[in-house]
Amino acid sequence: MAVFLSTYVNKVDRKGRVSVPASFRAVLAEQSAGVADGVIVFRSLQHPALEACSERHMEALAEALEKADLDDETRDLWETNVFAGSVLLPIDAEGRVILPQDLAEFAGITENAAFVGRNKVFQIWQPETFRARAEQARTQGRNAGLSLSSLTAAARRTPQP
Amino acid sequence: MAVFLSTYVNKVDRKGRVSVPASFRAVLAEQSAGVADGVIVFRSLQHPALEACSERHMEALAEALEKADLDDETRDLWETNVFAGSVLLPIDAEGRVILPQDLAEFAGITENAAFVGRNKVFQIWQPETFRARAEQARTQGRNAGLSLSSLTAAARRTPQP
DNA sequence: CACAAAAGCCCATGATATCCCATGGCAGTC
DNA sequence: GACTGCCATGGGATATCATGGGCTTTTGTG
Repeated sequence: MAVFLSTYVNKVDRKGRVSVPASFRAVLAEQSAGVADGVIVFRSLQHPALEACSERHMEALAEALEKADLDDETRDLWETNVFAGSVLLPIDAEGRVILPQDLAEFAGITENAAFVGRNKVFQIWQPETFRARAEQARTQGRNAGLSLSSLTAAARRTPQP
Repeated sequence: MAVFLSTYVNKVDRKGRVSVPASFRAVLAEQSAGVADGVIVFRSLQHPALEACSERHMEALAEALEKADLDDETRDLWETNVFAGSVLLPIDAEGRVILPQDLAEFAGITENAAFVGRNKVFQIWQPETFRARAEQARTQGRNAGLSLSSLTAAARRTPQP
């Protein structure tokens, strides 16, 4: 299993701890030489939600940023958004993380948190906010005529290097 | 953990001391044979803020400057701004530094200081000034359609030698 | 040479995160 | 249907970290 899949809603305890779903931890571990000791979390640019990925994924991002041909201002924006805005949350022995207050507030998370698999990354939402968003996404997807066959067709049109 | 990540706001006490975030000290230590005994600080060329890095990184920067293909004026600018304007601040046993008055004034730092991770270096800002900058960076990033995929795509377009 | 200010050093403290162990539910198994 | 694990959840003990204050040493200055 190499991608983050499904949605899980877990409780935030009074200390601010939340369990990262076991299957997500497995994916993180796979990308980090066996043990999932930490996860990178940052604010989504599009939604009132948090994005999360493995350290390795972040390293790849950092590398891409160094190599990318960007003007100074754009690079500065990236570095501010990516590095300054991210946190590395350690995962404890029970598989939990503590969401920093400012990030939890940004996503409106208090009692519960929804972990949403999104392929290479996952998101953390306030469950009710996510439910609304998911419903909207379904409608939009149907209207746009999304289907699995259209996706695989699109993939065939743009072969990978 | 090999990079400076996240943003931390710490207090400046009446003696002018500020704690360097523990995770930043860890990165500095990693680059300096175990112990973080000092940090290089100089004025940012783009912002009303301070740039900081390890001694080792500054040495690498100096080397890069020698090799770089720059005209005399640019080189001169670099040398006056960065090297002449740099200080090596000792880190005390509790992990704090004292910001020299002129540098603190340059960044407008009085009560609090924001330590901003930026991959290989970090910045020190007056927290409110940084908050404004971060917000601007978010907005511009969103408008410019900054996304993880667009970044990795940009990196692919400029392969390294 | 004396004195004041600044810088460095040591220790104290409260808040917070980290570690460790316990419990209960749910699923699959024998 | 009892048993066995995994997994989410909870709570208490301990370590870490940011912060603050006092005291000594250095520095710079009259």
